[in-house]
Amino acid sequence: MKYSVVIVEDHVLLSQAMGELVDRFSKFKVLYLCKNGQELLTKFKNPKNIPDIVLMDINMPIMNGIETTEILKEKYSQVNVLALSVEEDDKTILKMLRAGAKGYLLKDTEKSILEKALLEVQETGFYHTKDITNLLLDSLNSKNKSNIFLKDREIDFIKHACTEKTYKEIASEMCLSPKTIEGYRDVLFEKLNIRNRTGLVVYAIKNKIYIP
Amino acid sequence: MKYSVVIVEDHVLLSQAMGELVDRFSKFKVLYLCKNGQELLTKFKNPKNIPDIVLMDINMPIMNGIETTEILKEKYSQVNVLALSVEEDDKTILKMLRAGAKGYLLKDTEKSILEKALLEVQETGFYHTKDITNLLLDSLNSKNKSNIFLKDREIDFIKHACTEKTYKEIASEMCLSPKTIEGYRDVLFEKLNIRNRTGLVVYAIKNKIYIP
DNA sequence: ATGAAAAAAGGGGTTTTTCCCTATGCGTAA
DNA sequence: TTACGCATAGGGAAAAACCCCTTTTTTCAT
Repeated sequence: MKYSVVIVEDHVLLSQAMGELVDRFSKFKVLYLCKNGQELLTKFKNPKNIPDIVLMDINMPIMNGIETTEILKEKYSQVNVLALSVEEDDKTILKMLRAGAKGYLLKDTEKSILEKALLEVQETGFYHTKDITNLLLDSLNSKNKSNIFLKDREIDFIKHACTEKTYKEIASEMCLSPKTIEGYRDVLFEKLNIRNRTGLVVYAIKNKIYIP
Repeated sequence: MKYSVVIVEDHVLLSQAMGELVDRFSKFKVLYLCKNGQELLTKFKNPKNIPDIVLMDINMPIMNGIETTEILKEKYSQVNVLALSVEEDDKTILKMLRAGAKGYLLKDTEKSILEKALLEVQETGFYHTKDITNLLLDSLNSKNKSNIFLKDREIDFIKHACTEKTYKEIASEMCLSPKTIEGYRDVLFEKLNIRNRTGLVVYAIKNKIYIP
């Protein structure tokens, strides 16, 4: 008896290629391919379409891998999610693991490793490389730089600060006194260890608070 | 006789999966896989390693697809390059085509299309979908927004402007008078239709002049 | 070599940003 | 109740950014 696998991945060629790869593994068979999380959940309405393992990409339109994994954890917890990274940063990986992924394959994974990972996820409930384990330890252990908590109002302000508006204009759009805005700004400069608006803009874009 | 294909792609899993896919096409066989352009050029030193077609990713470390394709056009013009997009914008596609790629496969390509594309590239010298053709027409036809030509010195300045340095500091780093720097800035504000440094930073990042 | 164009630099003024310090109202935990 | 934290907001001043317009220097084609 083979374990069933569903691949959720918006890149069609990669998806089909992965499909053929997995289908050749002796212990696995591909049930079907999906282009995004929404498609997957629709499929799941028929219990016959619920596989043992979901091989999940993260960057997808409509419903991304993180959201989808969260829903699977809630509603279909018997399904094991194995995340597949194309080009992700540490924060995204951590989000994906927190969402309930049982393993995370980086872009330098060999196909033999993929087979091993699928097997381990199915039989032991998890698979993690040293890289990922180290990342997890780092994130737990240290009061990681990213212990920076930004309040909603601050994030709001940052988004405005990435436009060409003056602080006065931002104040009026946020229905606050210009002096309050200056307060937000000063607090952020302090928190983020920056000296001027340019630094703030770069920070915002780097951390995906503002997407240009 | 089968046509030989080499896959240049830093994502190992995708590379291997694509390899198996191509190997199953009746008229093609995979010679070997490469992780980047440098590896490919090293391989090419032995003439036996020169294939009919190179299936080329763009985003790669060490030597990316565009640079590599340019070199192939010069030194190994008999080799046909078929570009494979994972997540690219119009400008990158155009650069790749200008570099000499004979075709460009978008992320929504089916495997049957891949086979067709490989065949057409080999037998007619090019393969382009409607999407790409339209893109080409657009770029030729219109005095596209991106008729904005930035001089080297301006680009230099923009990179500095994305840091937290003051204009005075930038001037001293570029060995120019602060007043000259102000001149650059004013010209750019005019050219790019922006009003302040924030706009400049966002423009720079959006257009990959400055990568945060 | 010379005149036009482009690059570099300056003068001077307004607006915005940045910085530091203080003050008020409001909820809530000791 | 008191006291503390927190969001909001203000005053004042120096620095930087922005804007317009002129001058000098360099470059380059004819």
